[in-house]
Amino acid sequence: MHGHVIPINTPLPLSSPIRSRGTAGTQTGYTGRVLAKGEHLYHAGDSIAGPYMVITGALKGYNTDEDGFERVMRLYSTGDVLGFEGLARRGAVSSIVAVDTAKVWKMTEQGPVEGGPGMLGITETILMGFYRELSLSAQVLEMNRGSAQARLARFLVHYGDQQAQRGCKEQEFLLPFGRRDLAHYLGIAAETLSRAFGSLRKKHILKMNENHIVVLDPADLRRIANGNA
Amino acid sequence: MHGHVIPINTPLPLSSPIRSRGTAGTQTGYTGRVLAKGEHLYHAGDSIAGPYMVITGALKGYNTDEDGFERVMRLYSTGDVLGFEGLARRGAVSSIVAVDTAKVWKMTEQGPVEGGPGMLGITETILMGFYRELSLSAQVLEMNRGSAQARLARFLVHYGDQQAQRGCKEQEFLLPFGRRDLAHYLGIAAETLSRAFGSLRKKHILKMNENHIVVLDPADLRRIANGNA
DNA sequence: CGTCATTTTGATGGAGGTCAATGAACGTGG
DNA sequence: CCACGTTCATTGACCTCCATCAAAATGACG
Repeated sequence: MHGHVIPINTPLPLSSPIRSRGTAGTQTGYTGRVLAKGEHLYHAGDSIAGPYMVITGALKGYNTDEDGFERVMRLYSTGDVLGFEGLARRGAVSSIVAVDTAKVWKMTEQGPVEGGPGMLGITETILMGFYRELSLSAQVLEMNRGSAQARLARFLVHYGDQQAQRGCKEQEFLLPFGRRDLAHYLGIAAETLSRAFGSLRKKHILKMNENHIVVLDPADLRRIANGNA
Repeated sequence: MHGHVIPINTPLPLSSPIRSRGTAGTQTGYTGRVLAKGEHLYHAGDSIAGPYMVITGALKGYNTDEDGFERVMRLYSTGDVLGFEGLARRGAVSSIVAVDTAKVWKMTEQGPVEGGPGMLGITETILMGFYRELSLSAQVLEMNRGSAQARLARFLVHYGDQQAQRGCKEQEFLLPFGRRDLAHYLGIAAETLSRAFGSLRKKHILKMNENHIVVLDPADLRRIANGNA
């Protein structure tokens, strides 16, 4: 339907910090895996080998409560890292499923190894990943605050920032997530999310066609994200 | 006001997994610290040395957003461990303040140390702590779901479970947290929390005096916690 | 006893959840 | 190529729940 599509979502360029580790001395390696839409990377409780990095596509992390209802905990996109729980030799915290065709790399640093009396060896990369994961959980909580509009705006701002970090356009992107998943992630109903989109569109803060989103007024978007209606 | 107080909140017995590590070979040690009510253990962004364990009392972890509003991220009680971020040599994620006179132990495993080419030494205890922290963030998110009653019920059920793990009464305890903090933690207004308490009391699911809570109908409490009004 | 903080209770309005209907996009088989 | 079913996004109408404002009640402390 669009005239011609602009390349606003690029695969991961795979630059500095990660690849540079794969040198002599450490047995770091990577194994690629492609998941079709709807395919699971692993389920909650599964024992997993180690962290994965998202190369292309998108995935969601979710948990199912006792009533069978699904709670979206995380949304992963290009460049995100997930699955650190594997290092603790315990079951995965959340289930991970591809919401779009996705390619991931397993980072096969074999997790902790014995490193002395009562000590385990672990790379600094992994440790940083843990830290990022903890910070992220704070962000996710923040998403579940304020009005529906504020939540959506906050998400879009964050997502734009991530886009920038990936070297992509900050104000224009294709959302790889469906409305239902996004709504669950934000802790609101899908219909409410739809209305929030409509409201932002009516205020000329963004325009959109399907999942192709263009932010017209970033300043206003940030203002709304901070709760100042 | 109570006739005579039952010892329902005991200090940590300091049993198996933690103390048993402090043997020859590792330089593990503990440093006690007592905080008055309102005193901070550390602030968000501070560089901290390592994890702490709560021996007695209670603390809250919170973040302040740009509007100056406070968001309660965690509530810590006897036996809980916090401050794992220190290991990554980065600033603390949240600020920690005592909501009641509290005693904590700093676990002075000196954080990561060199353990080989590109490797860092870390104890299994720490790794497990990270894992627990990640699982906890899932729980915290779950707290921000459903009706006010369901949130409160869920909190009480979880708190009772923790009490049991500490070897204390599961159905009777003294809440060390004020209403305001608890409400913020649950993502509801203090007044709504008060009403939720009142509602549970009226249904004879619990009785309470101040912060002394007795669960009369645990089964019903769990039912409500799962959203079945 | 007065002052202050905290909790409880009451009254009101609005945001958003729910149910329902419509519309758009896509695939499948005739 | 079209008819049909399916899935998903949008829009409308209704009504519940909770945030907010306000005030009274309770307790802590000097």
